[in-house]
Amino acid sequence: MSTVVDDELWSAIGDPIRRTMIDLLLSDGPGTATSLSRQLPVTRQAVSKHLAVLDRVGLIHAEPAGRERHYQVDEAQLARAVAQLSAVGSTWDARLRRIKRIAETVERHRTNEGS
Amino acid sequence: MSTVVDDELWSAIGDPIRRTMIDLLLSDGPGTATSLSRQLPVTRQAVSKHLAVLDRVGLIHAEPAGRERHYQVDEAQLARAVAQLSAVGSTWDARLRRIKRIAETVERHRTNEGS
DNA sequence: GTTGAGTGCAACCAAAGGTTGCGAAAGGTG
DNA sequence: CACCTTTCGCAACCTTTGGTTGCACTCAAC
Repeated sequence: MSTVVDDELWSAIGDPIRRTMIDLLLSDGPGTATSLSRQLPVTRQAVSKHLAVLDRVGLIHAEPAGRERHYQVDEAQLARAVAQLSAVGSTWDARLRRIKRIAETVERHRTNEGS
Repeated sequence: MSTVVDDELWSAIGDPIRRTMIDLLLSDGPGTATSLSRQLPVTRQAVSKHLAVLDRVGLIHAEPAGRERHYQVDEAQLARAVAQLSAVGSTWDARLRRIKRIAETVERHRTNEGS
């Protein structure tokens, strides 16, 4: 059975620019498209598109303030995303461990019978 | 400071089809482009391209067998990828926790002084 | 009012994921 | 051997996505 994950959430945090944006919003607090673009290697418009994607999947939400739009991380949603990350990680981890154990078992059998 | 991760590894496992492919290779053992495409909603050629991507970043490696090419997961590399996943997850988790703690502290102050 | 910073929208470009079509190599069978 | 089937790789093409430039709009401040 394949791992059950929300593909939209995954693809949202799969992009390196978007991951950095989340990092920035977490470490520096709420920011705007312009303020984020100053710390990123892409234009404001590109940042704006990424913000739209993150907003659409609910990882961040905007708060209009005068002529600016302040974006900030939705903690509950990010927590959900982190949970999915670690879920996939631990699934693979468990399978790797199982494969290793089987390999060792086979090795043991081979050694015993090969004498 | 932004989280330090190998962007190539991330984008490799960021694709839902590629994640499923890794799942299949882990659960069913080595497979070919054709055998994988039978269990996936895309054509053999698409699977072949994904296999090339995963091969390029080292998550899997091919073993020619007659007219077939058997692909299997490189356990060490996948373990590295899993480590990076959990690293990002725990970084965000820690920041969420810190934000929550600060929020609670502020709340405590507000309540005390607001009496 | 005029000026300037911040935004949104539209057009355009390049890369990535996906498809179809075809030709080549390896295995099975008459 | 000849034939047929399976698997594969390559090339052409389409669509989506990330990125850019250019322009018009809004709101705050002078």
